[in-house]
Amino acid sequence: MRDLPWRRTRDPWAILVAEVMLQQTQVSRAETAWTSLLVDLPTPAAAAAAGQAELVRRWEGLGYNRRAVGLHRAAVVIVDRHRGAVPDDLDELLALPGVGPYTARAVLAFAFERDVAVVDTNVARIISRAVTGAPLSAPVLQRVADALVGEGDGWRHNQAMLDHGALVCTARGPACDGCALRRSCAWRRAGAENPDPSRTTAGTSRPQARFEGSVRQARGAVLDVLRRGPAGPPEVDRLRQRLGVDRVDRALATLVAEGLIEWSAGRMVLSGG
DNA sequence: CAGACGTGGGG
DNA sequence: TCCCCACGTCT
Repeated sequence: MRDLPWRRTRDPWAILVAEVMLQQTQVSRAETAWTSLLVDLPTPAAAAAAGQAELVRRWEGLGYNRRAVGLHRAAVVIVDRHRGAVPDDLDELLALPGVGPYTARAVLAFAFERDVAVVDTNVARIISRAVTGAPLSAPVLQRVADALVGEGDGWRHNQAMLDHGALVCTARGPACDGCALRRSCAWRRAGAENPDPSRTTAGTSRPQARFEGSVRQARGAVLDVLRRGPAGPPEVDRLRQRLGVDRVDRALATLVAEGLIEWSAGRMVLSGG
């Protein structure tokens, strides 16, 4: 099993932060930010009090900055409605902003050692290949995955599944030769020349629009500037020259709409600072 | 529900 | 240089 820092704790807040960071972000880029955030903001109360802008600043290098907004809002809800303690109930976790089926179950399994299946794209791939050999819908996938968790074994089982998907049963070029499931794998028994069932299974990643020239790129550039301080008209003009007026203005509009940034005394700033 | 949402690494 | 890849949640 990989030695990852968040695997050495059972602290629910530390695990919630790790799992939100790991949404759409590889392990290598999350480690430093996770360690540093928990040193300074070791509880939901500390994160709530620090303000949203502080969370967004700490999100540098992780991408999908809305997650920082969600995490701050989640911290506020945890303080206001759960006495500062991350809830250990599936529905309460799902009610937190930015927490979906994957993250909620990851907190249950890794912080509270509950026997639920954590289903991310890696696990979806393993199950559709090795267990059913056929594509699955999200609800069926979750049921099949839950049935594989042995009693009292949720923590270990889920960590093993995540590692196996990330390191062995990979999307392309799976390492079937050294795989522990090779004898029973449904896909392999059917003959690996058969279409890969994980390709059309719910929850596996899909291609996305080109990044170069996108609004997303401009959003990232805007936040890069604002993390370093407020941006007056000269800084905004510089961005417009570099990335195009239309694109920057759309980026600003969507960032304002999502509550990441705002105008304050004629300058753009991170919201909640 | 298809599309939006960032970043860094590798070929 | 560029293009492709990985990675969940929300609307």
